[in-house]
Amino acid sequence: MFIGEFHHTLDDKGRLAIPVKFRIDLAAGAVVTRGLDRSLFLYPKEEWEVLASKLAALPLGQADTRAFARLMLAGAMEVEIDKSGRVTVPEYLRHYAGLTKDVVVTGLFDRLEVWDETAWKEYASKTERDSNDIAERLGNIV
Amino acid sequence: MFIGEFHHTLDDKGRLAIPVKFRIDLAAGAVVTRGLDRSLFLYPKEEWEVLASKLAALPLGQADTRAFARLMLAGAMEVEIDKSGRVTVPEYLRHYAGLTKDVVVTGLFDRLEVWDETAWKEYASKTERDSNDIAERLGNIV
DNA sequence: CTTCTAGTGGGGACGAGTGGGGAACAAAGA
DNA sequence: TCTTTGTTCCCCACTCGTCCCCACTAGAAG
Repeated sequence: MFIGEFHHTLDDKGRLAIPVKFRIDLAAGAVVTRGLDRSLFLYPKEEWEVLASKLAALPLGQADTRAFARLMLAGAMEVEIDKSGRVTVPEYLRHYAGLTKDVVVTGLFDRLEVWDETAWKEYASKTERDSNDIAERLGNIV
Repeated sequence: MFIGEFHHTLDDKGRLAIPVKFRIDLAAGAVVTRGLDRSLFLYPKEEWEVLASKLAALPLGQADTRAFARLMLAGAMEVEIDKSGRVTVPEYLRHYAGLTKDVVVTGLFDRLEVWDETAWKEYASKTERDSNDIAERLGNIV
């Protein structure tokens, strides 16, 4: 299970260090792709394959699900973890997520997300303000 | 079962002593995460796993529940109790809860909460004033 | 008064994160 | 065909943070 928030930096070769505790789970291969809210999703290869087939199975009829599937499938790129625990993030994905230097890597159960640091801070503080309301609505679930 | 209120201090390495009576229940592993009202939640590992899978099961489609799940999952960090009964609270969580030196650890049945001392005092006195009203609203539950 | 333990503080070793140099390989031009 | 340029990958080196261990103090208990 991936959890936690890690503040790392991209070097000018576009390399990003993966937090140590996640490396074993990603050693067998990983896939980065465009995610929601201008973040990148990073899945272990197996998880990705499950997700990809689900996406492929989505009905062609609806424009929005089709767009969503396109976004994720077309954006996907397989990456490998190098000897010092880093992956190279393709330029077009860095551009999509607005990544420059300071990024945040977050663990979200079955995937990692990569955010530009300032974007993450904004998103987090905005969500904090709303969290009580959301928690109330979720009261019966959580 | 966790109950009680304990006043401890964070040292400048971010370490926090866990009250003795709680240590056995947390020895198998514990998880700290962002809580509500600018506090931190600290769960025994098993409790956490139940909660985490509930959060992970929330639909990706809705922006607000997605944000809430993100905040709690990404905020979470597994901690271990060291030889002298302390856990290290990650910097970003200390920042979130506004923890500096004096903190309050409270037991809330299935979890602990960690508060900045002044924030706790404010919250407690406010809640005391409102307690009659709250009690009336809870009348049918308790 | 003595002893033990909970809470606090700090020093030192190791490893994670980061940056950069250089080899290998591919593409482009002469 | 040979050379040059540029990109990618691999490896090494430095630094800062984290973890582990030990020491001290105050208060409780016998």
